[in-house]
Amino acid sequence: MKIATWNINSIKVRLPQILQWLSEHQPDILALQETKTIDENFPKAAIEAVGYQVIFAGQKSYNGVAVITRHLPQNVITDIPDLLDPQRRILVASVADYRIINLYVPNGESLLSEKYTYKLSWLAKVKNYLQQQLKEHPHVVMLGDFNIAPETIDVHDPAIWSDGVLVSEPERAVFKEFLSLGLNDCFRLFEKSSGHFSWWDYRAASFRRNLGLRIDHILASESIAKKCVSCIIDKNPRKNEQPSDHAPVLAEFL
DNA sequence: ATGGTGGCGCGGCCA
Repeated sequence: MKIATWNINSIKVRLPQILQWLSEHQPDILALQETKTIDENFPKAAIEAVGYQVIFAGQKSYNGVAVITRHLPQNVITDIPDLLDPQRRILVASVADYRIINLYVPNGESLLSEKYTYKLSWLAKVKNYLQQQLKEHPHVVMLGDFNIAPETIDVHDPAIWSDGVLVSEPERAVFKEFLSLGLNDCFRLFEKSSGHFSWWDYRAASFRRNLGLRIDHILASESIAKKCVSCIIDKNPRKNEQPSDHAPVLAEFL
């Protein structure tokens, strides 16, 4: 079972690259974030034409999540308890034996911003939902753009990235709580060193200089983390013309 | 230190 996540920053612009990537890697599940389109305009037929099914929850211009699958997605959820949120950032579905929780976590803007308050309250509600899902489902995969770099080794320059959004202590504490509840960071099951990133700013030639952050994650509950045999960040699509600013993360489970 | 790029949609917001 191959499961992947990719913040594609517009489904419209990136569709050809997504189809190319699906063809190359043949994942069973691909979770997308920042589709940036309303459901009526989602390119469902183009994805179905290459042998996949797709579910999506979008809005005009911003946010938006989707899950592309080989198998039928069931028990689909777009809104979780106690979170009345017009922003489309969560898409949950059961696919085969797996409970898939696809997240586009708010960026937060700055520590003094209302958006940061929103980010922390949003994460608290997701944590509660995760606890409930772990009780109901034996095989949970929570993945997506977390907009959190969990550790110092997940940032290119810890001095610059010491106390802003994406690295602040409260955000990292929530990430640790996700792990404490029984999830495993699949990438760190294998790679222990620094310098591995999933996002590079479009500006200042950040990708060429590898000035990035690891903020896109695949977290798996214990029973399936044991069956994880690889987890890689595929930097190749970031080298494309008109790339997303994020790279896909791909995990394989036996 | 500031501003650098990109997407949406056509002015300004968001990342």
